Amino acid sequence: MAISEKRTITKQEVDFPAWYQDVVREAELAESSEVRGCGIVRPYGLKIWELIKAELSRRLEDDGVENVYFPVFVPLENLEAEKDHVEGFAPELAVVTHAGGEELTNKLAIRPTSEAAMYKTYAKWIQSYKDLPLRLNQWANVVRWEKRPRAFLRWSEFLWQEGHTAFANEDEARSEVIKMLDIYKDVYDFMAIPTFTGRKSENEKFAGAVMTTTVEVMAKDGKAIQGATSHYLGTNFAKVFGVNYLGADGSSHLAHQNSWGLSWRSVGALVMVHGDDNGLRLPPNIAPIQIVIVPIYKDEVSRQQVLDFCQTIKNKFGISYRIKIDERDGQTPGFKFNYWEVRGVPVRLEVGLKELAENKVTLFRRDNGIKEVVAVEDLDKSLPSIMSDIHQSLYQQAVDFSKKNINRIESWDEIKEQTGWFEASWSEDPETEKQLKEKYGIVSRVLLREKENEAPKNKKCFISGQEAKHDWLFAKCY
RNA sequence: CGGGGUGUGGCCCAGUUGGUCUAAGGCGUCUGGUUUGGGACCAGAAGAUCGAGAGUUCGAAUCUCUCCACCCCGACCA
Repeated sequence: MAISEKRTITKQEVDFPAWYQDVVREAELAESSEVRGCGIVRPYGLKIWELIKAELSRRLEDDGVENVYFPVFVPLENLEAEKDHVEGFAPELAVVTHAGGEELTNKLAIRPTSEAAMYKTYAKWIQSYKDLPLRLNQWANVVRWEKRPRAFLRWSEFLWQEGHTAFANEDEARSEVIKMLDIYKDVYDFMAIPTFTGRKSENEKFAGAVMTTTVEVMAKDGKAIQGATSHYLGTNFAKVFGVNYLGADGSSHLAHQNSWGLSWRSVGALVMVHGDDNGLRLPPNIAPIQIVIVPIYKDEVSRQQVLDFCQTIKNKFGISYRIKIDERDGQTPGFKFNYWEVRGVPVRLEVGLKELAENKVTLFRRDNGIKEVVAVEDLDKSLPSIMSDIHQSLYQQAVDFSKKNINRIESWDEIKEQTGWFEASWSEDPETEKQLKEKYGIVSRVLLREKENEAPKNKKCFISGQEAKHDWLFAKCY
């Protein structure tokens, strides 16, 4: 039977969003729930998130950030305190109007983000300059009733971490914004995902922020995914919630605040960056199973011999790697090969009587589909280099793809020919960005950090012809 | 919120000019057997208030009305 007849995953080139949904389902990452826009994340999908989380957690802890937890409910009036903030989030708020069998006089919003939930308390905690900096993080669920949900990338409820920090002055705050941006970049590197980091435009920045920085990722259909953000809030929230402190000079000052977050959207980005027509491809760092062993046998005697051999291998390497032996009876090897390929397991060891006799294994790499026979005693040495090679090759493929899909353009007329991202010299006038969005559904994604202090290649804005300020990246986005 | 679409066993879906529908088929599940190096095969079995309610009719998955839900494409966002 032809393989295509067995295919349950739409090809990427046929319909990318359908491909994405198919992979999310077939790899058992997640499925939709009874509640509109809310997903059920299955163990395999959640484990990937937990591995990303573990890496980020470690980085935050190393940097001296402490974890905290605030309630999921926020008094609605708190949210309404900051004008830009409420305007940004009001349309997507879920509000609790009844509880305990009664209508609530003071309505409670389910947090869409926690600035408004936390900063009143920060005001209490911060009295003196000696209380600064205050650097806290929470791992939490938040709810944003988005119009257009999409698995992992934009569910109504999602898991994330949100850091909320307060500093004595602008310089300290701003330097942390960049530090967090770098940590996010590193976490994406950990997932073998290349990123584009820098600043957001006025239109695209966080509601209530002075400046938003972003980690942008390119999906395999040429759209952009906002992978994480780090905001300088200035004193906007401090003014409203009274986050001020008594300085060494004896007078009161407003604290300068930041917030920064990364969500399980990163799991969606992972799928869209590395996945292929056969399903998921996971870099070893965040693969729930790094090595799957598929035993191949004929009868009860060989079954036991082969399984014993598999167990020996697992015992030997299970300390260094997350290994699973697929012991299921009744499934053919071919079925199991496909099963684990869809799930993106980076390395598969095929072990049968042939291998047993020679003390070897057949090693298959998910990233390139190549099989080779390796002696068991060589695995010690070769596995680490194979794993890092898989990581490298996935990263490089993504880098090559990104490069190929960013064009330089000079004029409005060239926009219609663009399928991926493009770079252009821009005036940064919000009105021109609105035109671009209306006409083409394209927005500015990021002003790369290295372009911040560079003169634009073209002196004139590609939209308005006004004076251009910088070279920005533009794209359609998820 | 605009546009489009769909609701039929766990999943995919046929049927929708009313009557052989006592609802077909495939996948999956279970039992037994044969198999097992790229998605195995045979035999048998279980499993459905046809999204909900009301109506028309001798008779409704099928027609009418009302409601509900979800999905997809757009504008918004981690």
